[in-house]
Amino acid sequence: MKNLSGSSKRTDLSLHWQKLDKAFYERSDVLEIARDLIGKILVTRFNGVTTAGRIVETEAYNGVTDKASHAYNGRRTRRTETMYARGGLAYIYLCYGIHHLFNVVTNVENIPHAVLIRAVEPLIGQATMLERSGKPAVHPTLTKGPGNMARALGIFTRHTGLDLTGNEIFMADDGYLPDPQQLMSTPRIGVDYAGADALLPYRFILLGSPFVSGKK
DNA sequence: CTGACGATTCACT
DNA sequence: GTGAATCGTCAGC
Repeated sequence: MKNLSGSSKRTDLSLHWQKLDKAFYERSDVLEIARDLIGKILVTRFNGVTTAGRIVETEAYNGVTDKASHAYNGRRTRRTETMYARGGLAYIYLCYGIHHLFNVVTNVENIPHAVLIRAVEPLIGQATMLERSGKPAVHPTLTKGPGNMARALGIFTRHTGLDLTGNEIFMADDGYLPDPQQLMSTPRIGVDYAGADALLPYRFILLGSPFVSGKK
């Protein structure tokens, strides 16, 4: 599907994308879902204002056996309750008192798998993203890293539990396919407390994207 | 009720 | 490389 004829980028994109459905999120292999999400589009639409970006970095959290997961060992609290819902809901929590981290819940009810979306490349609504972030110009730090990304897209903890097949926050496929050579897995970021599980290759990135977090 | 701390980011040395 | 910011959550008393 060829498009991107100059300035009509926005229209072309919204005409051709297809919202990801429940079946996508309810699959049992969270690693596969995390990998498949690379190249998909994350969209927010609040009060008629749309912002969207192409996902370039994700991390899988593999349920009750994963020491890095909030649901490790079946841990079930008010905060993590959403992780135990059926796939396709947003799980958003506050990190370090400042950052709102956006995850998608996967698998069926009572299996608390999730994928953290860590970075996108801005596609739609850059001006809105700049307003929200208080930044003067588009720069990789606008949507690089989970805290920055959520801020630019206007995602807050109050959106936790939202159904991602709805119209406020959703993900979509516009036919873009990442170059398999650029799709890499690495250990996850910031989960040193997880011991051996911190070494698992559960992070997926689009190699070469300036929006992928971490050092160069 | 209390204290410790985090799936981070940024300013500063 | 180091440390501060900042607050909801959670375990423990």
